[in-house]
Amino acid sequence: MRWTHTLIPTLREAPAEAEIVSHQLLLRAGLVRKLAGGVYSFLPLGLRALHKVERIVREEMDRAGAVEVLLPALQPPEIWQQSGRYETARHVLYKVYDSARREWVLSPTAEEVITLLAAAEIQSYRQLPKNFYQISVKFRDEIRPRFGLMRAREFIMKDAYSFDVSDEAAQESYRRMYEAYTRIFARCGLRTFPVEADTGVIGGSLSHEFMVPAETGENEVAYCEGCGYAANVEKAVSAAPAAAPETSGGSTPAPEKFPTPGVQTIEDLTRPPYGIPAARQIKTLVYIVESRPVLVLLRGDDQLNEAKLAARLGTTVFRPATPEEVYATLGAHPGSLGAVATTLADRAVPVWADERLRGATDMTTGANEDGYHLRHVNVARDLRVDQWADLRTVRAGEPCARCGQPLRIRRAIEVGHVFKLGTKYSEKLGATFIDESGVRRPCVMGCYGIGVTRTLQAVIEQCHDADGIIWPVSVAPYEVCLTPLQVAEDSPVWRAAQQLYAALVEAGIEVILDDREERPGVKFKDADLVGFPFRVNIGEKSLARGEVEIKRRAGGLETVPVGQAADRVAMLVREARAGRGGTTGDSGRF
RNA sequence: CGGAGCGUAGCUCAGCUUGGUAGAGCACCAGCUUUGGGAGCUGGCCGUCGCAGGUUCAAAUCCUGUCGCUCCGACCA
Repeated sequence: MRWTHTLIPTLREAPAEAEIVSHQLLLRAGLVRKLAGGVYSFLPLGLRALHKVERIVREEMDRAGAVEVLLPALQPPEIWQQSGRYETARHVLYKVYDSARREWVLSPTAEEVITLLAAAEIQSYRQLPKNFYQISVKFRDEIRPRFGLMRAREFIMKDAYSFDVSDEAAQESYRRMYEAYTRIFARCGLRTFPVEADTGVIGGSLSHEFMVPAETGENEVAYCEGCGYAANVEKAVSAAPAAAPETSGGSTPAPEKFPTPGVQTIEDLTRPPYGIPAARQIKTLVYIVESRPVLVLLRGDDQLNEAKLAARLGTTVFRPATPEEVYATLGAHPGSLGAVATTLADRAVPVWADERLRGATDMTTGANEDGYHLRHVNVARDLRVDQWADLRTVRAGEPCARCGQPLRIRRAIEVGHVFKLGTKYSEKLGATFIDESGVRRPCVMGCYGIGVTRTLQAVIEQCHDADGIIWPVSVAPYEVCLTPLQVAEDSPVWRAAQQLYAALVEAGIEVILDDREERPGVKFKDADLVGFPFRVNIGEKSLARGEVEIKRRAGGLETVPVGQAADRVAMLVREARAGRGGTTGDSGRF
């Protein structure tokens, strides 16, 4: 390809709209252009890199035994109602209307379609297992599109769905996908780490996310360097001490009401004249769960983890109560709330409490009377708790639940997610089969996603320097950039470049020839910005010595005789292709 | 959905406070010079100042509304 033939609109300066480096480089290198917030056009180079990622995904999915299909993006809302997700996923569903005013849903994912397909086409255990995948455009009405391709309204996802006869068989399908994902990201030149994950609105029993460590990531991962434990903080647990230590010595006196005028927060009570440490307070939250109030109790210095709460409640349809709703529920306003049995009286509100409160004594909590709190509260004796659960968010430094070493927390980008779904969808949508003994049973499912466009940007986020992108060979838009410093038809430099170009194309190398009439500095800067793994400089001076330069974007320069240049470059490219993709990934642990 | 900031040339931005009819750098076009890390000189092109309404003799500038973009938040009572 000649540079002037394609379109590579590089930018010297980063557009103001781009905050993070990978987003800036996507735009500066001329890979994508924004049409609207969270909606992007792929330009020729961006599309080539995207196709490379897709090809790796296809090869590994095929190798793992999945078969490719293509499912509709335009879906009838009825199937979403059938699965129950028309409601639970309503905030991400784009809805469109045809000329007959009929509603359609733009697919954010395809469990419904594929499960209905399996329901229609799979009848016998003899047809199982099956694993279907597709690579297609997905639509999500994101609350807040961000960071270019990272969180977009329209994006490309690889989604796969496995159907098995039993839980054990489904476990094997899950394992195969897990391994395929590990290979896919490694081949893309990414260092990724599988971490335990929450299953969210998708549902299911077991789940891992594949994370790329990055300060700009939207997820937090808790991990242990001692034993290798790693989990999304939405899911992570620790061995934090279960109860605050006793401060009053022996047995605690009965709860005592005391005035706390103006106190609104945990922090207010930690200050004089009260001086009550947050760890000795009980935080009382009121949530509206499917239109009914629920109390959630935590230690004052702990944070509620809504993902854990959702998992325990079995629904994502909940929100914090408004101050008016709080008053209607407890007869007091936020700041004076509590769950001491005597102050709840006959109020029929379920109380959930975090495990860390179990057995705590001499605690302070609101009295359900504005401007008053209770001290000397003994959790086991005084509180009315209906459900105990792990509801808190772990914090860095807490001991690992497995080995006791301190947990660390790092931000990361989620590029892949695997779920063991069980029979949630197959039961609702009728994906059943007849087993060996003639019994009809629901298929046991798994689903597996890779954000293909996000993966591409994650590669840039991880592989760049001050000059631009440093593409791993496996996903580079072109493997080699030929940079002749003269392009006059009759110049020896141009003739040598053309010969080298022809020889490399003949050798099956993906090469772009910078045939622009630009000064050397401009060509070098652009090639570095776009990030081609290899650049061959052909200049008058070195050519006069019969030599050209081969420069690696990742670092390294060698001079070779012009006659050997094609063979040498082809060899270097093949070596790089055979490697893991350009960066050396350490494996296994976060 | 709440909060904040920003919309002026393809890109980065100035001008707005104090109203007087639009600028710089880069990019682009032409010419000359230059030619190994984003060249120099000369000339040129490019704008309904996001949109709509209002105030005014006069609006990029002041007011109102609206749309868009970006960031923060949308657990911590």
